Amino acid sequence: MGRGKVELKRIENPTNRQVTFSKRRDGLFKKAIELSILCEAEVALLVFSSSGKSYQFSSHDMDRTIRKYRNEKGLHKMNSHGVRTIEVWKNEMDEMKKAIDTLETKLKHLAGEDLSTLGMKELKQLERQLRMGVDRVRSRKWRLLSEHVSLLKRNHKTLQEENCNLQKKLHEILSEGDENSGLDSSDHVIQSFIPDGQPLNMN
Amino acid sequence: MGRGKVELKRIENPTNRQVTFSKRRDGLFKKAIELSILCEAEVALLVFSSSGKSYQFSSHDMDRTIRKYRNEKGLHKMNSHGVRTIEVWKNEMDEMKKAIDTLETKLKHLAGEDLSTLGMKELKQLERQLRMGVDRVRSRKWRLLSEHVSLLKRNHKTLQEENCNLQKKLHEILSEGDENSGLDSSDHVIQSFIPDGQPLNMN
DNA sequence: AACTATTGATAACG
DNA sequence: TCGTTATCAATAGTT
Repeated sequence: MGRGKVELKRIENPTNRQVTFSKRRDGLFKKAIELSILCEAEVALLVFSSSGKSYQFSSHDMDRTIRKYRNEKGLHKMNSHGVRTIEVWKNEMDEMKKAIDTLETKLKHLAGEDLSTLGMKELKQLERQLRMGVDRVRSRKWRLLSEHVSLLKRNHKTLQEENCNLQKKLHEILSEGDENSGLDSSDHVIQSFIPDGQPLNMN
Repeated sequence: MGRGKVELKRIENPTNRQVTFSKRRDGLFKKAIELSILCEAEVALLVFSSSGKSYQFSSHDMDRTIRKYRNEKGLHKMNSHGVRTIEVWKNEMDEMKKAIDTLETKLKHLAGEDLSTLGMKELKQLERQLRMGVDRVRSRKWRLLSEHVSLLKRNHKTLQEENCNLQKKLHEILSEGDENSGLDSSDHVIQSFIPDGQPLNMN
């Protein structure tokens, strides 16, 4: 629904993905609410964005609905805050450890380390990914640079104008000084206007 | 969507309500799936019809998602199981979470995403790292290729030698055959030696 | 369950 | 993030 169909796969562009997430999330919650009201259904909806933010809706009471689900699945045994909680935590920790391992491996590969387990296919893909990364970093650098240049240009223009004004004033004062000799023009402190910009280290 | 708008209130006609429930339920689940895939979100959806039937979807793992929800809500009111131990675990988990965050950020940066927080200095370093990665991956590819080539050469040499031997034998037999005519040389099965090497997919 | 006339959702763009 | 709009998708009412 929109201008052009869309494939059912992860949206690669992160900005796009985020925008789509917001819109579709809203749509989904709206639909969930409508279903619960129109058809007097009991609905619970949990959503976590990839960045970890959480959104939820429940037509009745979240815990009740979850309990209902657990009963339905017959997994009622490991519920509220019993000894089982420790097990749950352990599982979670294990999951996180695994996640860390995976991430570290990926990082190493991207750094060109531990490549011995990879085949030619993986290596090619890796190289493609790295090249893409380089391209993106470069274009970002280029953008930063452009912005800085335009900032400099703007400042330059401002300085020029200021300069003009100061010169005019100086001339006025000097011509007055011709009539009022005794005034030393070098006592005039000339303040130049310097707009501030973020410093950009180019090294 | 449909012929005529519909008020957001319980549909009175039970048949109608049931039909609408089916249709909208399907739609809702479809949307939930799409959201999870398109935006790599973690989604859990529980629906109970007014007649009590249950329907559910979770993009990852229902229990994990529910756990996540509970954490989010701050339901850590674990009873006294040795507060110290729990806090230690909690710290450990927090550290792991941080570690995961850091790793994910690094990965994103290496993929050229989320660069807006980086300054020129970091971008330069990033580019250097990526280039190094590319170089290493390339040299690994090159090594794989070289090894494969030398393997092929060795095999080739072996085959040549084998070929030589076979030819010699063939000659001997043929010259014997001149004296012992009646023997058909085509009955000799010539086995060529084929050393095995790992297949190397070059695509 | 199928069919469509309509309304609703949303992808792309500004 | 917000608004607009062209398009595609969902579905209400009907057969």
